[in-house]
Amino acid sequence: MKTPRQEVEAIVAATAQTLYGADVSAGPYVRPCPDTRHGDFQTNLAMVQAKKAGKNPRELAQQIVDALAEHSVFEKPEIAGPGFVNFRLKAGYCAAQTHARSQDVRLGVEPAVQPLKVVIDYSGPNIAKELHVGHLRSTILGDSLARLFRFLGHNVISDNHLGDWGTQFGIVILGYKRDTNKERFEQDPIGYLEEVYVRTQNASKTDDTIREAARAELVKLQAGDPENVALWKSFIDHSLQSLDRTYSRLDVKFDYTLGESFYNDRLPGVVKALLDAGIARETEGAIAVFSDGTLPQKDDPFIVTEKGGAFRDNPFLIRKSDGGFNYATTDLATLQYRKEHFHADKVIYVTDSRQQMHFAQLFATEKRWNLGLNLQHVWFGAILGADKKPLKTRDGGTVKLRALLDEAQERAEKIITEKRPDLEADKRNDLAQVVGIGALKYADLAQNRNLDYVFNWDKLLAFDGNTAPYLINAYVRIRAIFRKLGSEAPQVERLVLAEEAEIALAKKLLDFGDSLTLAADEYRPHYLCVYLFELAGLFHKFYEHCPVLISEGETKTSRLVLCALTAQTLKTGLALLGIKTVEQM
RNA sequence: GCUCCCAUAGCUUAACGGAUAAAGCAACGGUCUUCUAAACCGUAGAGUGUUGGUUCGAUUCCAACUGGGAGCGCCA
Repeated sequence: MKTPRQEVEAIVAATAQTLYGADVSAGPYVRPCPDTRHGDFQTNLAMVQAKKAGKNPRELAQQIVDALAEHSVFEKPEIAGPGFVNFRLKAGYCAAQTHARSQDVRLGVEPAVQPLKVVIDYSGPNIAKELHVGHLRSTILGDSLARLFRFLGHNVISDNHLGDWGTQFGIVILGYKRDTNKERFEQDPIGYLEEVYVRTQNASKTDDTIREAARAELVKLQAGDPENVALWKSFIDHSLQSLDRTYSRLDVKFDYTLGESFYNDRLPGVVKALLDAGIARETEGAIAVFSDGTLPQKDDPFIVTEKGGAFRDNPFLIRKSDGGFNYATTDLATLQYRKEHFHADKVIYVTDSRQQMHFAQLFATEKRWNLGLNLQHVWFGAILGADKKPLKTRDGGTVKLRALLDEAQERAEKIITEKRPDLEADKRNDLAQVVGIGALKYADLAQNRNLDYVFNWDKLLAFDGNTAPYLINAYVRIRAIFRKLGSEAPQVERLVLAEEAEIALAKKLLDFGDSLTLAADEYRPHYLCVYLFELAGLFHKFYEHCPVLISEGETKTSRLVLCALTAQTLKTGLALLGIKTVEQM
């Protein structure tokens, strides 16, 4: 079913066609009023058309209002300010729409008319490195986008593009062979491999024989040496199990885990194809994609402009001079595979901001290669320490994701123990898991992903304001009402909305679909967070002003339905953020 | 040197070219015999880094500048 915004949009668009025909400016015409005192929705069509035609905007606004006349969706529109036309939804329409949504498991959100095959590429850890705070954003942002697109009816494939190949494995294999503490590997494979890597890497800096030995191990691995291949496979197996434990705590799942090594066989073919197509060429022994001059200099990712307007090449290397392949080659092979095997329409990469140049080059290369994919780089800011400097990867100061989750749960449990000493320890533990992990995820998802993130325990776990605990609590309060009632909301023929708080809550409930499309269109789950926070706020207002259980007749049944729909909307919205709810807290 | 990103209240942030720039935290003052006070209500607090430009209208678009961050040929 249509959201009120879509409803008003369609009506205004039709009116614009009638009044202005081909001269009409492009939509969208309708947006929510920033201040509900003015109305629910507004259009600035009159001002835009007045500008085009050189007419008085208020006169055109009057024409529009006359053409709209009476309607079942909204009251008679009003003209305000420089030429806004404001719409206020009819209470009857709101009640009917709310009622309809309360009987729909999808809460009125229609699946996409043209579902797309969307591959979402996120998390992408290295199998020889622990998951750390730097993986948090990619993992939970990607997971949320996957849930969002799936709910909107798209055919989503989530793919964890593991770092399971590359020069580092020569070092890791060498280090592993020289080390005897194999129990440590069994217990904590990734932690162990990371230690071995760092130790061996450091040793190689001062000892050329170690560097040479590591190189020899890599060559053997690449040549298919059985011992090294078996070792490498066991690294992957053990690491995957370890990763899965953390993903499971985060409630993150992948449809596929196709690491870089999966594409090894395709790499020579990719380079050959690009050479044959004249997209890539040889340079200083390597092979790279250069500018073909078709893009404006300013937008060409294959050149760098120098002072005075001169420019130099900024090639996209797809084969190193030693014959080896790199990140770019693998990414191109991956795109080719996703096109051929998944028949992907769209591929979304969720990585940090530093990779913008890489993806600009990758996307431009894909375009010249004519794979016909819609590619999106959903990038996010850095994780910073208290000193506002990026947390470094290998200096021992990195916060491991596992430790972060542990502490989130511990801190949540401490707070729960203070607030609810009456609960059993088991129950507090379960609550701490949902609330602690939820708080951690929400703190990240609720803000604009493009901004840098200052890592701060108190902020991550604050239980005040716009947080997961606040939203979960709103849900819990509603569940408490139904527990006390002893049943779920009754089936009713219609809803009666009289109080201002009831109408405001109902209107917000109808906007759920708008918040989802906005979040999906911009790849920004924080729009959904804002919506849920506002919904929870309006629910609390309703909760204060409109007693449910002690009311009677249609007022009571209507309020119960409102409560039920609010609970379902909160639960569904939180689930799309990857956050669970609880029945009590 | 070049490119990209960021700059809004004491702090963290929001604002889909539009109306008197919106929240949370912190501060101050209220509200639990009434569906869970992890809540609610209220007060105070900014004119959006600077200078110009486009526009009926700019936090939003454009240009230059200042400050911070990131990136810039064989790492991923």
